[in-house]
Amino acid sequence: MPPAATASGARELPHPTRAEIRLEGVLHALSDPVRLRIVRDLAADSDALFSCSHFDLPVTKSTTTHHFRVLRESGVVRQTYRGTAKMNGLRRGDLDAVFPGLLDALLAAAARQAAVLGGD
Amino acid sequence: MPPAATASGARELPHPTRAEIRLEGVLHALSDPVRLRIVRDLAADSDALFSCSHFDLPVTKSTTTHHFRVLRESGVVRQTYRGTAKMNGLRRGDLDAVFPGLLDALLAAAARQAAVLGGD
DNA sequence: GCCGTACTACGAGAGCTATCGTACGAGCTG
DNA sequence: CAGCTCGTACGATAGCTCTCGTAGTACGGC
Repeated sequence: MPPAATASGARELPHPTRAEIRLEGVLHALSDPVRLRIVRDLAADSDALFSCSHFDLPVTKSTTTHHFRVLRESGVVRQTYRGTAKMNGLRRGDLDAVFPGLLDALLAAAARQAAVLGGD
Repeated sequence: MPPAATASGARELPHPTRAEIRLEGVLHALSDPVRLRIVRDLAADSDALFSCSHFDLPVTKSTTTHHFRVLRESGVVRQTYRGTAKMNGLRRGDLDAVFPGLLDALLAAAARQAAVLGGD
């Protein structure tokens, strides 16, 4: 019995503001291989939004939900409902504003490691 | 009764090679506030070596040992014995070689957050 | 040779995390 | 409306992590 979130037709999800984004939280979010891969996929098409099910992850749906929540609560991604699907977008603008250059450096590092390890 | 580590006069500690350094490990190491602070202090004087006891951390010696081990095993710092003291140095060259620009971006982000939050 | 200092090892507890399975709600599609 | 798909909530479990205290080891100085 949720009091007042069903009427709008678009359930709202809590996101941290720019000021609430913590470096430790971002690093922790990205220190998990599954989440790092999600972020890399999102960054490949930065303007696009992808549903959770678009990603082919080696975990179950429950675990996927968990990882997306960690990413959202750390301020890395923004999630919005679109019908039954939940669309995910990288918060590149916010991250660049709070930590200029960090996201690019992280993505470059991840790409470099993926290349060395033979990952995609 | 350690078989053969006492004779050299300088006990050796295991460190990951450049190729063994993993981005996830580095991010995980830096996602702890205590360790992030250690790295910031080390980076402030990048050429210098500091003993573990040089840092004024809000945890006990046991916990300090633990944190330095995490930093060493993730490849962020290099530890060498010098008498009874264990000297710690940032592995800036190795990190820059494996993930160019990452360390600077991380340090800049940490400095920015510390400034905003009023930390030193 | 003995003591103090610096760090480690071990044990231990509280809390978080990643993972899963099952059951459920929200919204299309027929 | 019925059913399907997408995602959530909850419970459970195993493993890790951060923290500590105590006991122990290595080294330098007296």
